[in-house]
Amino acid sequence: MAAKTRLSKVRASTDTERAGPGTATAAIRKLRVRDSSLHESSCTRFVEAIARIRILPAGTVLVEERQRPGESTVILEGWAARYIRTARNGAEQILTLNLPGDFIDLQSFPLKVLDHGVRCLTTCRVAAVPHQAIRAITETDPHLTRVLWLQTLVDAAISRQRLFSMAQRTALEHAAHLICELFTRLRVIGYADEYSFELPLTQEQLASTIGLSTVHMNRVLQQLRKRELITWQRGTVHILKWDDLQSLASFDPAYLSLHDEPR
Amino acid sequence: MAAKTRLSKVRASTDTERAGPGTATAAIRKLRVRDSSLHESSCTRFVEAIARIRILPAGTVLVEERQRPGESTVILEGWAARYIRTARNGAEQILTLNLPGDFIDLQSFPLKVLDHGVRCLTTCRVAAVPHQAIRAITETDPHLTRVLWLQTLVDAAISRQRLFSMAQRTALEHAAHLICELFTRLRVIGYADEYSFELPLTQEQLASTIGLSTVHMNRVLQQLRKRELITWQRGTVHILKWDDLQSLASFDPAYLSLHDEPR
DNA sequence: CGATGGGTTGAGCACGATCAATGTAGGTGG
DNA sequence: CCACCTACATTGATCGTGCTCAACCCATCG
Repeated sequence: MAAKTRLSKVRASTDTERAGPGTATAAIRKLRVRDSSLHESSCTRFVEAIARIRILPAGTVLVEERQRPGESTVILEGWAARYIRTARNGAEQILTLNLPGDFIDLQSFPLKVLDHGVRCLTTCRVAAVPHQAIRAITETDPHLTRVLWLQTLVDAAISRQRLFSMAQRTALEHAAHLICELFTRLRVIGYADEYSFELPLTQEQLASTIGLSTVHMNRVLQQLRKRELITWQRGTVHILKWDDLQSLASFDPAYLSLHDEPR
Repeated sequence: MAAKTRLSKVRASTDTERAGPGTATAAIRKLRVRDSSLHESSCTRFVEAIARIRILPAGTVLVEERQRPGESTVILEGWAARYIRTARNGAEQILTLNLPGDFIDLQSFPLKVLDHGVRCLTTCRVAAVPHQAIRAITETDPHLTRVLWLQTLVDAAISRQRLFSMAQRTALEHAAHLICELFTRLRVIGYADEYSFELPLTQEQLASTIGLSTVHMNRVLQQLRKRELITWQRGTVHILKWDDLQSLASFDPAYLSLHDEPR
């Protein structure tokens, strides 16, 4: 299984390593997809801003709620999630899922204090970027700054879509939409095959993302399988009927700002 | 009623006027609240970026979905809302409410294409800021750029909170939370009295914001009144028991980033 | 082998949707 | 000044999606 391979490769690497070429591939790809006119030197500057790389086991809290981190984190490998803890039972509501290449808490640079936490959902290889370095970028590289700004806004757009899903889509449609979105985002960074991708989450985590109970999440997934829209076995999702899935979800990838454009 | 006064004052002004001192008070206040160290010259630069001011009647669409605006808009007076139109019946789901001082579609500057529309909910006095001018700011004024970036992220934080409300709070709690949030945001820009503020929306618009049916929204409001938490008469909301309302909603204003801090 | 974490199934319940009427206040024209 | 109209608020009745609780299954792993 590809997931296994990847993770073991990850584990094989040293626990702390120097940033080097290739380590931030997905992140650079994410920048370039949205603005290929971004100068090579800006990409280099971005990579050079990385202070250190760490491997973190699943479940690790990257940023605690209310914390005041002095650095932001780029996921190089693995999945993470932003969450808010609920007042009553302390359960975690997942706000957004974060994939390799995501500059997860870049937001903490302007915000200073975060209103939510970030947790690794799988083993993660992450790079730390000191706020000092980001600040320096804003002072000297307006173009890269705008692209980074853009990234945080795509994140916001994803939240808005989820908001819309919660309010207007049925559980089935919402689930279909999430799958469409994940597939599309993964494909951009080269993590999806023709019509399949690895989904290293439990149904419980998925439920928490969509805002469903675990039980109902399970039933919704059964529906998607019964309708022969997807299969999901051993951590891999296969999309059987992309068009039908997309139209069920009324998924339109425009909000992901995937078009290349001078920013 | 103060609302009436304000609106008639608005109507009395000319239809298109030059930007001048005092016209962007709320917007400047919003900048300064979060970073009082922002230099005077940056505020001036911000005001100078305003190209023209217009008065728009309630219902006007400021930005159409999928549009590619060449300028962004600051609300000087009035309420607006971001929305996404639903696929099935074409109804509008309100994503966020926007108040005086909000740089509503600043996001369209990095994003280029918006995934949602913006509509005036009341008569609005709005200022247009050409993207060209914003770009110039990013090239020459890193500090102001960071504060503008921050603004868009506060917007995102508000969406995240709404997302959380949808998933985890009951309709009653969600409504209470929205009232707490609006009160807090309005107070910052000087639009709320001790414990009251003008809410120039219909129950239907409120329902669309929270994602409820109009009927249920009405019942929820009745609950809030029956519990003697608020009153809402002739467009003015009075908060009777702030502490109780806040704890019912588990409202914590941290996500609004209202603390003053060098950014 | 039992323990554990995920996935699956069933039964009953509740929050909030929907449909349909009715109430009420402001605004307009005869 | 009243009759009417319109927009918004309110009420009642019924229905359905998704929650909760509780049990059971199954694979993996120590």
